[in-house]
Amino acid sequence: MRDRRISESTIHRLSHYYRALTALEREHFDTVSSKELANREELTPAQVRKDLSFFGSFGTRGLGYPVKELKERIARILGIDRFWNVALIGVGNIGSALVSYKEFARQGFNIKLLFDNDQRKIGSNHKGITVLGMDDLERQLNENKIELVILAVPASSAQVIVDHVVNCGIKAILNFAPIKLAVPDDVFLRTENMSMELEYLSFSLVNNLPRKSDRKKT
Amino acid sequence: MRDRRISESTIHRLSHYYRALTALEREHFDTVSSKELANREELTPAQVRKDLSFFGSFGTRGLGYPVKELKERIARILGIDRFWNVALIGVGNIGSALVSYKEFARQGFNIKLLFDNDQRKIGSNHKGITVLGMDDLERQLNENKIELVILAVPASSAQVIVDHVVNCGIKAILNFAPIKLAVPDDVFLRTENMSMELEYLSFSLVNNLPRKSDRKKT
DNA sequence: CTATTTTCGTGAAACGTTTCACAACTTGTA
DNA sequence: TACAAGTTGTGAAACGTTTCACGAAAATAG
Ligand SMILES: NC(=O)c1ccc[n+]([C@@H]2O[C@H](COP(=O)([O-])OP(=O)(O)OC[C@H]3O[C@@H](n4cnc5c(N)ncnc54)[C@H](O)[C@@H]3O)[C@@H](O)[C@H]2O)c1
Ligand SMILES: NC(=O)c1ccc[n+]([C@@H]2O[C@H](COP(=O)([O-])OP(=O)(O)OC[C@H]3O[C@@H](n4cnc5c(N)ncnc54)[C@H](O)[C@@H]3O)[C@@H](O)[C@H]2O)c1
Repeated sequence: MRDRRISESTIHRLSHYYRALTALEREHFDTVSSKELANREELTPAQVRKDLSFFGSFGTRGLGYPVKELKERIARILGIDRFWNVALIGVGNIGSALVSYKEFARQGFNIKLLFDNDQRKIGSNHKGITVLGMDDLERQLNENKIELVILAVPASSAQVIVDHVVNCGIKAILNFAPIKLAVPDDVFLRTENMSMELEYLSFSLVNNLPRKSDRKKT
Repeated sequence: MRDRRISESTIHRLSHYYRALTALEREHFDTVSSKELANREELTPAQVRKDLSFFGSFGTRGLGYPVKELKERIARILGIDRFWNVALIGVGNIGSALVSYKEFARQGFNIKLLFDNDQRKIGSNHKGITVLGMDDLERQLNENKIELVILAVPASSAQVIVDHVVNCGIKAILNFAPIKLAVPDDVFLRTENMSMELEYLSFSLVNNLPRKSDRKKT
């Protein structure tokens, strides 16, 4: 690990490599070349090698990368070689969908607590988890060692709740409200904005934006 | 409109400007400077000006940009100055959440048709829309002039369905299955991958990745 | 009317990311 | 052992995006 400051795109590609390696492992490959890995996720071999080289030297010249080992290394780099305790705030449409999504747990993201401020929802059960009220937030987050919070509340309440959550010491938040949220510099915030993706598609359609269709040489 | 080839980041920022301009309009601002617009979405004034300059010259020196007019211009650029007929395939956890989300309709994305292959779901009603079976797909997409399809089916079925949808002439797809999908070059595909965002947060936590905290000079 | 202030629009510079290209090393073959 | 084929790791080049810096234009004050 020579350099600090890894780009966002590199991290996202690590997720892609991880996914491809999971498939390769299932298919009983022992090793994989940067070329094969690249093809599976529509990237270039050079990019694969450059990305991985930021974190060390995992491959063997003439042979490629060891699938199992590289997968484990990437899991460690991404921090998904362990469990994360997650709380979800806002058990509405999208919140309920997220709780029911088993893939998160399989990836190590364990939704352990649910919160809402709607009296009709507090006390109700979702996938075996009881919805808690907001007044219990700080104690529950601490007692359950929650490290990551998913926010699925209306945009109008999002900032107030983020402030509260940050105050409880949470350092990572995944937000679904389509609004700019302010957080201190030591808190990591990602916002998932689906409307923006629809708008991107809309733009593409009306502008007939040409895709980079240059197939890489095989 | 001098140049072709607008970057993905610029388009995404247009969505941000649009959101900020909507707020500014509500707050009765007539004009807005690139500085104010930048502050509202955590960007820089130079970026705002450069982005907008790709599409024309909308501002007045010494004064700023006319809020209402700029908002309309951006809507037109993004193609959200009109309605889009949307079909959603896969009325499961996330699919149901998306149908119930009123904001999409407000943005001009009208979910008009729902499809599923589960007999128990076909014929059922979601927000006033009857779930259709997959055999009806092509005729229904054509008759209802659907231009955009949202895919919320399991990853294992996603490619088959995409092929089917593409065959029906659809040119824009928003996919929620965490898998690489192949589409022809003239079809626009965006994939929403929430696990990747969680993994990004996980990476940030374990690496304590420093945020670019450099507040722009006021 | 002139000076001062504000802010846009944009070429050029700075910076960041991707791609290229090749030395270095491994494997396999004879 | 020698050689051919395959593939990594990485500086350097190419390319793309963001930031800077300033001329031009409009507004405002005196
Ligand atoms: N539904 C979707 O498909 C979708 C898509 C994209 C974005 N979003 C965004 O996700 C967020 C949630 O959307 P939704 O459709 O699930 O809305 P929803 O109204 O169904 O759910 C919101 C939930 O948050 C709870 N809540 C409200 N204020 C709260 C507070 N102060 N403290 C705790 N809980 C509170 C409500 O009781 C409700 O259960 C919104 O910001 C929305 O814009 C939703
Ligand atoms: N639920 C979430 O929060 C969440 C989060 C991220 C990603 N995703 C992804 O979204 C997709 C849907 O997830 P979900 O949780 O809603 O799953 P789900 O099983 O609840 O829903 C999938 C729906 O698709 C339908 N379906 C299956 N095969 C089909 C086919 N061949 N043709 C038509 N319909 C078919 C099923 O009947 C079901 O109604 C998955 O790819 C999942 O990985 C879901």
